[in-house]
Amino acid sequence: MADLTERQQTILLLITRDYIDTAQPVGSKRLVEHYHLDLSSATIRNEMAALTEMGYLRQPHTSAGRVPTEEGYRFFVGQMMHQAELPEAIQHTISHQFYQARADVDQWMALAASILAHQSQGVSVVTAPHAETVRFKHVELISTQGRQVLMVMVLAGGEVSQQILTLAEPVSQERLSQTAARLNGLLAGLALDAVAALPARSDALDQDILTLILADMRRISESTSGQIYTDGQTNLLAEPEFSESDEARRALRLFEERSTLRDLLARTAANSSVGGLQVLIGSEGGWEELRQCSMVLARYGVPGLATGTLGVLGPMRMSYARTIPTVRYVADLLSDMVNDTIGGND
Amino acid sequence: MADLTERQQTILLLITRDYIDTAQPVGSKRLVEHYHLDLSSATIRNEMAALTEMGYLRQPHTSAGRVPTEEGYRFFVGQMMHQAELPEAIQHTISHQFYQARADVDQWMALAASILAHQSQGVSVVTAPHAETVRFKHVELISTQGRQVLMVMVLAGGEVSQQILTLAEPVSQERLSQTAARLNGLLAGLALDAVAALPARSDALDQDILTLILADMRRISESTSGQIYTDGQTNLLAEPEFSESDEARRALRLFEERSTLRDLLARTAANSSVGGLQVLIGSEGGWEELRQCSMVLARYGVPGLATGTLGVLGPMRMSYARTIPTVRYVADLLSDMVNDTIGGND
DNA sequence: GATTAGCACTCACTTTACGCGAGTGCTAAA
DNA sequence: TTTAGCACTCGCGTAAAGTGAGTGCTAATC
Repeated sequence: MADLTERQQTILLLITRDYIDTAQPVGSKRLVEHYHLDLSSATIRNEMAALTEMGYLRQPHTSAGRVPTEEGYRFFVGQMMHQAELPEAIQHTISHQFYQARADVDQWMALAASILAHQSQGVSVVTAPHAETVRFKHVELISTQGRQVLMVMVLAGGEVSQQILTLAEPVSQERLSQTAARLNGLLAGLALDAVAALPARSDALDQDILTLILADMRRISESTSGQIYTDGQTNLLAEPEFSESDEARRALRLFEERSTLRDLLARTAANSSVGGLQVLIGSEGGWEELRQCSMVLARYGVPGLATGTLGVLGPMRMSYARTIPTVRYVADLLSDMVNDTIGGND
Repeated sequence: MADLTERQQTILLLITRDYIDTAQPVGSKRLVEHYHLDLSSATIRNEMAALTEMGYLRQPHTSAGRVPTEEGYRFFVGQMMHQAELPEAIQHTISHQFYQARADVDQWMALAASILAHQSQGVSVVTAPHAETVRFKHVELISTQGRQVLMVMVLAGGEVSQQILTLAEPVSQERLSQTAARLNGLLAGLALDAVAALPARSDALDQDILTLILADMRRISESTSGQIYTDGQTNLLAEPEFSESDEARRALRLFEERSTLRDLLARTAANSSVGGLQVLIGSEGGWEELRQCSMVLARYGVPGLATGTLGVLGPMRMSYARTIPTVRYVADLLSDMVNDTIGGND
């Protein structure tokens, strides 16, 4: 991968930008005319041949223009990463929407997914914040019918888990409330292993509930992420390179199957930190189904307390110039919201 | 729509079944050979001409076999409605899966959606149970950081709402708990309008929270359904009639936009009752985007307390024989679960 | 040495033509 | 009422020919 001359860089960037806009292979003539370069098409052709030789461009077929290779996109994204900033007007629109939904925690992720999908015209994915180390905060026991009890448990970091418990025998709401109060006092702020290390309770009901709480905390702890939200799946179908063939269908299938999606996010986001941004182009992610796609991913949240992943999947020729700053901006916003509301110690 | 002779009915049903299986227009010859009818193809042709005349069949073009019209499908479904029963083996598989997930309330709907999508090879949709009249059950206030409070409200029917409240000034967890306890005593079992009719509280914090509770109850009351879950979107793309053209994309877009989907479900499910089953074929639903599709919908839950909608969207030639009993079975199962866990009076 | 005009060449895409065959509707005989 | 026979229709697949955008190379020019 030899160094590129100034002119080669310009040409590569122009071709990439043009191809992203038009989805058509870019020819030498078009390049000269549209961007009024002070060169002839023949010169451009020579440079394009060089860029092709170096692996930044390729020809779909002999008599066609050039298209960026993965390497070409990578160069393009590398250039863009630093400069790209979201227009202020859009920033305002987005933050306004979040402001409106600030009260409804469950809406945050869906809203983020919606915004990302619309702005990027790709498929968005957002995971709810999830704590690396689960820490108990609060439990509530609500009698419903007979021996059935609805348990609502809140964890530090804001995760809420609802469970239906079936007790051995009916218990009054009053006793349930007392048990909940005792457990809240006992468990407040404890991490999973601290809860596990507690001695058995003398009260049978307390012990039963404690066991269930422990099991539930363990379940949550073992999951790699919070609930997953996606949006904009149909956007991918609108892209010309996917309209035919079932390439898009296979990619979407990956996103639909939550367990694989979770796996994908866990694997790729593991080595990125909050604030950082990761762009996976084509085969870079290692998923066969996504070799025609790119992903822009970011982690958000409060490290050590609760973090999540969000990002966009699009065709390899997605509008990085629009997607990258949007992902970054939304990640920052969500981080702030997580921090403001559940981030504090208490 | 004249009456059909026995023989015409048989032919119509066979053609419909064959077309559902093969996605190919059915010719007279094929019909005779595959189903060893004791008739010649010429006779069949005459009958097919009659059925076409009556509007049950149509020809995609002159030299092609016959395909059912909407009316044809409607007749087919009418015949099937009564007899169709889900094979016991499948019943067991499904109920087993639900049994495994019985504790996790938030998993029910996702599981139902997954099962429906897999069984029917269509796009499934499930709404969380939603009460027609919201009734207060329980509230919990959890201090998080500074003036931020996480409010978890449980409604009769099991709906849980999380909200972030921002108070005018910081309040201790202790005071929050006391307020919650007072409000729980005061509001237990009250419907929205009863809560609205309450006199103002003397305690300022109590009053503030009460106002917020009221607003939240109103918000929930005004929404036409609980959260919506879907699955199997890619199934639609696999269908041959959708592989080309963006017909499928437009239909999926409808499902992706939650507000329109909510609208669609509210409109179509309004006039059906729990236990009943509704099959909307083609343009019957009144949605232009779905004129090539059919929907099988059912309501589930406990009437008067909490109900939801579930169903499947598929191509018009979807496997009704498989979808209808599955939808019915899953609806019944969910109804049972809702009834068992949150259905009781308390 | 870099740039450019000129030109032959390649090859996907479109259009046109045409044969094939499945399927039909009609008629006349059984 | 059913059926054999037959002419007819028309979508579909294949082949052939034409079109044109775009290239790479060579030789002239700056």
